[in-house]
Amino acid sequence: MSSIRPTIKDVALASGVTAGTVSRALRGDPRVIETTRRRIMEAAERLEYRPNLQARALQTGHTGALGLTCPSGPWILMHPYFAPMHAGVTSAASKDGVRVLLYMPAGEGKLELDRSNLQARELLDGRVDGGIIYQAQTLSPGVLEGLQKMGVAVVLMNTDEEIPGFFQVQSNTEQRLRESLRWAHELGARRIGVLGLSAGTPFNDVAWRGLESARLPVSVNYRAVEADDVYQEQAVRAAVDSLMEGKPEALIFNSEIHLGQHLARAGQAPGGPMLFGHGGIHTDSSLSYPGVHYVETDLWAAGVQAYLMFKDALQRKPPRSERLLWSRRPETPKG
Amino acid sequence: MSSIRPTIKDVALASGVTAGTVSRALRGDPRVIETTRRRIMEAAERLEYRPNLQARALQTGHTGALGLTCPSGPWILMHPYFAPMHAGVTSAASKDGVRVLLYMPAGEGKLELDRSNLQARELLDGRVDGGIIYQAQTLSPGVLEGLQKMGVAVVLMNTDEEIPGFFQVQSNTEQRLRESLRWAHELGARRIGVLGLSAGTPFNDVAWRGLESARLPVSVNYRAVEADDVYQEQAVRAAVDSLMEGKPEALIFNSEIHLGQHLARAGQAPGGPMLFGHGGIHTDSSLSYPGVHYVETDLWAAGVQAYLMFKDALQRKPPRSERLLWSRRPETPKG
DNA sequence: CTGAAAGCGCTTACAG
DNA sequence: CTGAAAGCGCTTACAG
Repeated sequence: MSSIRPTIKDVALASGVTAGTVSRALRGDPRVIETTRRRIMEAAERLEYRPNLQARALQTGHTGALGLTCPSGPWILMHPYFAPMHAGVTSAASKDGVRVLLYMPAGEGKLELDRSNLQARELLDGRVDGGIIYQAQTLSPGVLEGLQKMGVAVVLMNTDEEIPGFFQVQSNTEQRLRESLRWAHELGARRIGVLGLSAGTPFNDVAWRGLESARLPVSVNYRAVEADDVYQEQAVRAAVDSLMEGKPEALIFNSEIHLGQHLARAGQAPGGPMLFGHGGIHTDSSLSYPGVHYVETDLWAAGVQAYLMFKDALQRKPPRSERLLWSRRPETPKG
Repeated sequence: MSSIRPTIKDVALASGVTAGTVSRALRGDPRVIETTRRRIMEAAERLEYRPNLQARALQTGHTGALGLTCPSGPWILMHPYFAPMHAGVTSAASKDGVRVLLYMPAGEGKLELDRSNLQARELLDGRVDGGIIYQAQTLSPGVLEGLQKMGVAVVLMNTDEEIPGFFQVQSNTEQRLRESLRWAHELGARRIGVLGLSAGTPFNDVAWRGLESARLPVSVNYRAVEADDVYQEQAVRAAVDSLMEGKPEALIFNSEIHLGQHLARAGQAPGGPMLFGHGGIHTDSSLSYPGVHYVETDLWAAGVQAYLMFKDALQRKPPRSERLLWSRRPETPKG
């Protein structure tokens, strides 16, 4: 299906030169003389010529694009924790003229490991120079090594455990949980409920490790809600109710998604527990609840960092791993 | 820079046939006989061959990708109103094996018209079969027509005003404002404050039209915050304060972004006004404030719809325009 | 300073 | 049923 779009040949014809010269002129090769250069530019403008970047990539071997892939579905695009990361990646990439291609599975909800692995291998489709992979801990190591071997630049995003040999932006799950517990303790809480929402990653193990490492004389009641249940209103409600039965003085939760109404109910009742959540700076303050103490992370910055690592990976610099940073944001008064 | 990745030639060599046959086998052409087909498949698997989709696209003329473009910056990717639309588009596209390429400007904040126009023209770079364009009302008509003329399928997303001759998913701004006012009136409010946050689009005009069309015996105090100020905490705070001075019985706002804390302050005080916001169904209930009445829109569904229109546009069906639907979601109790 | 030619990795009539 | 060839729209040594 030949389209109406002018090609480099059309421009060549219109300006009485050959395609090679047009190419050189367009790319700013100093060898083409000013007068022909101008002639070519005018023709290109008149014809509204735009170079076909696929064809160019086929020749040059780099596409100027990176893939963003996540095994667990397009919902991640609207997730208040992840969306700012994507925005950060995309913003940083745009500044270099690099485009972002989304490799999202068609599936709606839960993680399917086989599909995840296939998904990641799509980064080999030649449309991108590499990619940033979320939830890489769910992929088999062979797949990741395979990608590297095939020459795609890969950055692992938000992994809980370190995967040696790769660029990665590591999550601060462990730190955040420890910090939340410390903060609650500082404010006087001794009976503390923790609600952990896992999205198919080994979140709960890591979270628990964080809590233990605080080594504080408090009684902790941990309730996990597993990936498959996250989307079930019932399961979340039951977990919150069960925690509340212990009459906690503080309630720590790792995600306000799917939790909002329950937390509002639990926390805003007079004499209810203090609430500790894990916000993101760039999710904007309006997305946080008044009355919640946030241990927050600059997620946009994390995205920018991932992109910078991607550039390093392209240049085959030695891989490195950096952990996200958190900070405390005191509760906003309720009334 | 030749990479390590095997090409169709390598597979051909390894299975003792020619590239053409490999191509046919891989694409499932029934003319290749079962035994050679199997031989080819095995070789492909063994070499971990993946077809180069750019090269394929160069031949076939379609890329299996669509561009998502927005003139006003990557922040839209994390915006609770738009993010679910992107997710919907991406989800629907994924089911067809169609990938989404993000064309976001590098700019941080405000809309620059010239750049917007350039931005849209990037859909001509040959990497996509067409695109979905947000905030198309900020583009010059010539640009849109140019895209069409060049054979790219275009869908306009969330325009306030109809642009004839194009596929478009129209915003329901006008309806939402009218509905909010009616709802407030039904619940007994007679003194009503309205805060309009415009993101560089002619939002305020449309919103005002919606309010007027309700034709209700209420006194409306409208305060606009313009695009440039949206990111300024000060401007928003001042606007809210100014509205509150009128002692409104209801407060209508079109976006809770940048507003959260101010609204919490205004609305949750005892005897404060009723609050009416414009939520999105798939932004998840946790993103909404307790105590707010929402006139909500299924934004994910809007994204899916945009993708379906994109398919129609590809097939050159006659363009059509559909308006988003809203529904009422009663307030969630605060305590 | 510019042209002619080869090639990037595919697909697809056209022969045989 | 498969091979040989041309071509998609570019780029880039290599000549001249």
